[in-house]
Amino acid sequence: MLVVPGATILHADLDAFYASVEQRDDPALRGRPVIVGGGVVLACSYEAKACGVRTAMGGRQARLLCPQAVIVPPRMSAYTAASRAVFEVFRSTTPEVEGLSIDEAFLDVAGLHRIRPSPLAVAAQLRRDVRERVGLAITVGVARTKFLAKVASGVAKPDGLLLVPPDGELSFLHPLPVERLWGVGPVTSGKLRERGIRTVGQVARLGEAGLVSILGPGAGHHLHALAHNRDPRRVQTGKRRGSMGAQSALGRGRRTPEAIEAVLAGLVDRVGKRMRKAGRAGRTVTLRLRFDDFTRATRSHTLPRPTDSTRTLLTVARALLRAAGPLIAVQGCTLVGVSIGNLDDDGAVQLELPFARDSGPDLDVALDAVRDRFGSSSVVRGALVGRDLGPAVPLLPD
DNA sequence: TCTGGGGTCCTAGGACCC
DNA sequence: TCTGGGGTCCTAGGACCC
Repeated sequence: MLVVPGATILHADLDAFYASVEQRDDPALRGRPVIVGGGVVLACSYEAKACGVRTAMGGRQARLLCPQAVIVPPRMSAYTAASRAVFEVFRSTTPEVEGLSIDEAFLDVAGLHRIRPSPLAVAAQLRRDVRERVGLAITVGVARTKFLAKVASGVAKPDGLLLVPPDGELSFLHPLPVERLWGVGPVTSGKLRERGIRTVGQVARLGEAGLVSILGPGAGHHLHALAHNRDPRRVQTGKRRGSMGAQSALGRGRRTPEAIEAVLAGLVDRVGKRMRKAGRAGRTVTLRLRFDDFTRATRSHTLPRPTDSTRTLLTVARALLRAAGPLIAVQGCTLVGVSIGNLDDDGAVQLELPFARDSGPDLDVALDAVRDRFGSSSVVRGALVGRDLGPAVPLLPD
């Protein structure tokens, strides 16, 4: 008998995350339309979505569409704390967790089949656990591939659970609009719709060559694979971000070069602090600019060695800004940002792992915990330090 | 409706090396 | 004197995601 790999990948996605945290923390907001953010909509509750309010919409338009909405300023620390609590629930379900953003993750529950009835049951329990332990609604899609699990959670929102059985994948996927494909945004969807292609099934029937001629080789191959539900990517634990940045919109009025440089210095300071706190260092400094007409430009410089020093980063960022001076003089500047890329592990994360003296098994458990958290490929270096152990002893060779 | 702040991945050309 | 193909790194831009 042919063994079909089961649907064991979960995509878990919190519903209207920021707005849900606000409704959780303030009972007066429950059941009412809530908009987080003033100038633009950062997030909105489903009651606000019902009026047509959308993420990234201008605040004025949102108020016109939904005058009864309660507008609250963002509380990033509350969202970060809620996210941590939810990821704790994820990791208590399975160690195979790949975070995608502050409010969503993939979980692979293939290894749990001996101790739990089914991935669907695991997903249902996960939803109950998040509801009980964190007080938030979460939607879970279950499928055989990451891509399909993500599509499933998108279809099941809000507060839903949807499993796509391995023998029903294409019949689920093909009627959906192309915009449901992960990676199809306004530009790609526009190109497809121009040619009358509206559903995933139509994309699949187009054939690879046809798709490549419309979208180019990269996007064409990618989309062709997705439309046929080919997605071999595994759930990857311990991924670390590749860049860290900060940016700030300056509004419409013209700024002097000195004023822009002052904003930039604040941004670099912010990023530098975050890098040092996270124990990361990077080599590529990218200056990001947006002009009066909303076009953008980037300027970057790569250092020979990684650094987390604010002073070094600022020197590079300033030089990039001055080089872009003539551009800014002509086009005006409405946004300035800086991001540090080529992040590597020069500033390794340092943890203290307490365990009983002379207890090798305890140490193994502690190291397993590190690998769970930072990925099985983590290189662990360390030292034994103790009250009466004398000088530090190398734990593992490099 | 004049559009935030944080990221990822891909493409393409040029420099440089073998 | 004229010349290939492959690989890596850097820079810049663009599409997309939440």
